[in-house]
Amino acid sequence: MARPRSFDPARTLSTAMMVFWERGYFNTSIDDLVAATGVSRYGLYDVYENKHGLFLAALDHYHETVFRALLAPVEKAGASVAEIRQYFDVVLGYAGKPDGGRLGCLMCNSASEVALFDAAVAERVKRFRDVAGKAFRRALGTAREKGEIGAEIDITRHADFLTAALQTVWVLARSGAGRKVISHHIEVTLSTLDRD
Amino acid sequence: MARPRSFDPARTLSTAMMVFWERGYFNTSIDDLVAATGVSRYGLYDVYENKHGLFLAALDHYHETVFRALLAPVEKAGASVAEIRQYFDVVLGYAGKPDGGRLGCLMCNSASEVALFDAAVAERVKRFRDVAGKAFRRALGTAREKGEIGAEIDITRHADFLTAALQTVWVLARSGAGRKVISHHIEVTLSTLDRD
DNA sequence: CCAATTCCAGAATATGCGTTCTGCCATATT
DNA sequence: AATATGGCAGAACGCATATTCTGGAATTGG
Repeated sequence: MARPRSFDPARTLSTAMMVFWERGYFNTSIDDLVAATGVSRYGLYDVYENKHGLFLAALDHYHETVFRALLAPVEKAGASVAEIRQYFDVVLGYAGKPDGGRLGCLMCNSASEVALFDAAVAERVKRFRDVAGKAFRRALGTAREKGEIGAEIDITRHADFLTAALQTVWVLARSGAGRKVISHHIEVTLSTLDRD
Repeated sequence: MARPRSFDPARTLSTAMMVFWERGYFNTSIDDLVAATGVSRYGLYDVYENKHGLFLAALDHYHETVFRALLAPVEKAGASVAEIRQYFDVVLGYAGKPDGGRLGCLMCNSASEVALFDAAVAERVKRFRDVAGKAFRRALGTAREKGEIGAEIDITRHADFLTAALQTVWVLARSGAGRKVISHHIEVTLSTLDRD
């Protein structure tokens, strides 16, 4: 008994995510979001309450789609060193393009820009890191069982290291570091998994 | 034959740097800067032209004081592995405090937040990385001469790696990662320098 | 102590922002 | 078709922002 929405909330959220991803939180205005999504202020406020709500929804969307899709191979049962390497290779594929990786990672960007002022954002950044860390721990555990990594490797320590190294790749990409610098970083990072 | 300035530009610049460091570029207003420095709009615009000019001056000030002071031991002639370790230890001292390292590094923050939109900022970020990379290359070269590191270490590659790892520590600190995660990252990073 | 000069505090301006409101329109049920 | 419901586009609002302007005060050279 009423007019239905004429925009697709999922598509809108995906577009809004891209805008925040590119421009950051403080540097994005509602007008930017209206222009990019084609959705009216009314629609955005009706669904997401306000700019902050839309941003949090965009962060969650990023986590569930972009991030989890990339991490999926590592989270798979039985994943070990090969999947970790593959993950970093895929990230290099994105981040290493001449201008392709210029967006970096929405979570990493938000960690620097917003988390300090915003507990809800800080919590999402933490969750993002926890999920990545857990996946790496599990994969390293499997690698240990398979005998792929040496006994001198402390799995928790190394999982934290890989999680942080991953963020670094995206930060380098966003700030214009060359492909060479990025691949150097990945090479040395992964070399820590080699058996002596 | 005229009234002299009643504020100290060096002190003002240092305070402005702190404000940008804490709040970021887009989230800092002129009023914030006026309030923090105690200097009038007139004074700020007279000396730095506008907000952007003041920000660039703050970045340069950061490079020449905070950053170079931290890097100095590594840049010293004869510096090698010990100085690199010392550097990371000092950074851990700052970044690892419960709330002490919550500012991160102004250059790293700006790399994510502003560099993408602002060539002048991007150039300063690049210079920051180049200077750090060069210092690490030199120290690794000395380490090689002294026989402290193995022949399998590619100095350029490793210098890029250390430069990136350094940024990571600050990013972790700003976004609320715990001291344990930060020290894990540093331990594994430095373990790549150990002889087999 | 005068005059020229420059600085200062805050008012003024113009724009941009996040958010709310309003008048109209599209739809689904009756 | 009539009507009730709720979506939509854009105007409107109030406040924050970056920058400029202004009236007067402070300081220095003469």
